[in-house]
Amino acid sequence: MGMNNVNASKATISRMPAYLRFLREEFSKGMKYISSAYVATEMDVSAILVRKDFALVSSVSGKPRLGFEITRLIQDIERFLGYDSVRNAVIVGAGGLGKAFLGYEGFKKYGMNVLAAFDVSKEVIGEEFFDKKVYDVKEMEAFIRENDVSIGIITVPKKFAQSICDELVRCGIKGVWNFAPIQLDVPYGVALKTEDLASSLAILSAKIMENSLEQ
Amino acid sequence: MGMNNVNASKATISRMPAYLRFLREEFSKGMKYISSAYVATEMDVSAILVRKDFALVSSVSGKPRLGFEITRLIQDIERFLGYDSVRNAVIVGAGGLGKAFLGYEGFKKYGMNVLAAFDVSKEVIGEEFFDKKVYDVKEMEAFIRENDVSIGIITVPKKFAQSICDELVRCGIKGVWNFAPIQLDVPYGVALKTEDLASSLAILSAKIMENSLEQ
DNA sequence: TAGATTGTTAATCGATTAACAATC
DNA sequence: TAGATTGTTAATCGATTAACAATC
Repeated sequence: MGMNNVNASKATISRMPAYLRFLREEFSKGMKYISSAYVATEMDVSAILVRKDFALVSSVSGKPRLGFEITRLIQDIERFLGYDSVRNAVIVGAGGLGKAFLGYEGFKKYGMNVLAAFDVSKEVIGEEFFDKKVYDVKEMEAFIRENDVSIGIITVPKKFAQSICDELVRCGIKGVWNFAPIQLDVPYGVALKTEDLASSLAILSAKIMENSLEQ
Repeated sequence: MGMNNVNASKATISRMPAYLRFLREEFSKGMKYISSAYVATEMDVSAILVRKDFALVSSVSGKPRLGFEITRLIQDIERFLGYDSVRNAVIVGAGGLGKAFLGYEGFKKYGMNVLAAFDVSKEVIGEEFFDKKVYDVKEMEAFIRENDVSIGIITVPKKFAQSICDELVRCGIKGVWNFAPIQLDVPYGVALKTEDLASSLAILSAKIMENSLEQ
C-alpha cells in the first residue's frame, strides 16, 4: 500500500504532486511524450533535477530523443504518492477552516478521503456541510476505529490543539495534519505535519523586501 | 520598513515565526532570559542552529551563563519579520477558504492586515464576514490603489487563479499568496508564494509510510 | 548519420552540526 | 574559581547542478 521508495528525499517528495498535476494537464491536451527540458521550463526547476526525480519514482527510463511516456509517469507518481490506496481522514474543529476543508473536493485527488468532522460546540454538532456530518468529539474514538481513519486534521483554536492531538493519538491515528499555529508533541511512531501560515508569510514578505531593494 | 537582513536563508526566515511564538509564550510565563539549549529541546532544533539563527537577527549577543534576553529577542525578530510595519492585503475568492481567512484574527499578529475580499458571485458580493466586506472584483483595482494594498491572497478555483493573478499584478500588487493548486506565472519583481496542500500531504503520507515500515 | 535527449558520475552549493576557545 | 553558555571556524551532510558518455 502506498509509497514505494522511502529513500526519496523530502524535497523530491514535495515536488511530486506538482509534477503529477502538470503531467495530467499535458496529457489532457493530447501529449504522449514529454522531455525533462520541457517540464523544467514550464515548472521552474532544472531539467537535471526533473530527470533525477523521475528516475527515482519510475520503473522505466526515458527514451533519448523522445522523452518520457506521460501515462507511465502519471501511473508511477500516483503509485509513489500512494494515491492508489486512499487514506481516510477526519477533521477536528468545524470552524471556518474546518468547514472549508470539508467542502474541498480536491483532497480525494490527493489520496485522502475526508469522512467527517468533530467539534465540541452544540451549534455545529449534527450539521452537515457538503454532505459531510459534524459529530460530537465524544464520538470520535468509535468513529476512528470503525472507519479505519489514519489521518487527523486539526483545525481547532491553538489552546485546544495539543489535547485534541493527544486524543487523536490515543484513538490510534497514524498521522496528524496540524493547522493550529502551535508546535505539537506526538509520540514516536506518529507522523506530524504542521502547516505554519506565519512561516509561509514570512517567506513571502522576505521576497517582497528583496524585490523592493533591487529597484 | 520591514526585514533588515536580506542575507538570512529561506530556512532561517521560515523558523523565525515559530521562535517568536515560543519566546512570547515563555515571556508571558515570567521568563526573562533563555538559553539556546532550552529553546532547542522545546522546539526540536539543535542548539547551535538556534544560536546561529538568533545571531542573524539580533543586534546584541547572548550572555554566557545567562542566555538571551527574551524581550530583546522578541523585538529583534519582530523587526526582522517586518511586524512593526503591517502590510495590507486583500483576499480574492470569498469561498470557504476565503471566508475562513477573513475571520482569522491571527494574520494581524503576523504583520498582515486583511482589509476586504473580492468575488465575482452576486451571492456573496455585499456580504460581510467578521466585519470585513466582500466587494465586486471590478472594484478591486481602485481599492488596491487607494488602500496601499501590497499582498493579494488567491483563494479562487484553480481555473481562475492565473487570470486573477494577472489582474492583481496589473493593480500593482507586490506579492501574491496563492492557495489555488496551480503553478502561477508572475513577472519579475513580483513575489509569489504558493501553498501546496498536496505537497504537504505527500510529506505526511511519506512519514506515515516510513513509520509503518519500521514496526 | 547527426542530433536530441537520456542517465550517471563528479563538482558545487547551501544548510546543519561538531569542535572548541572565549567569557561572564 | 568552576562551570555554563556563548560565538566562531571547520567538518559534514544533503540537495542541486555541471559535465559528459550512452543511445535511440
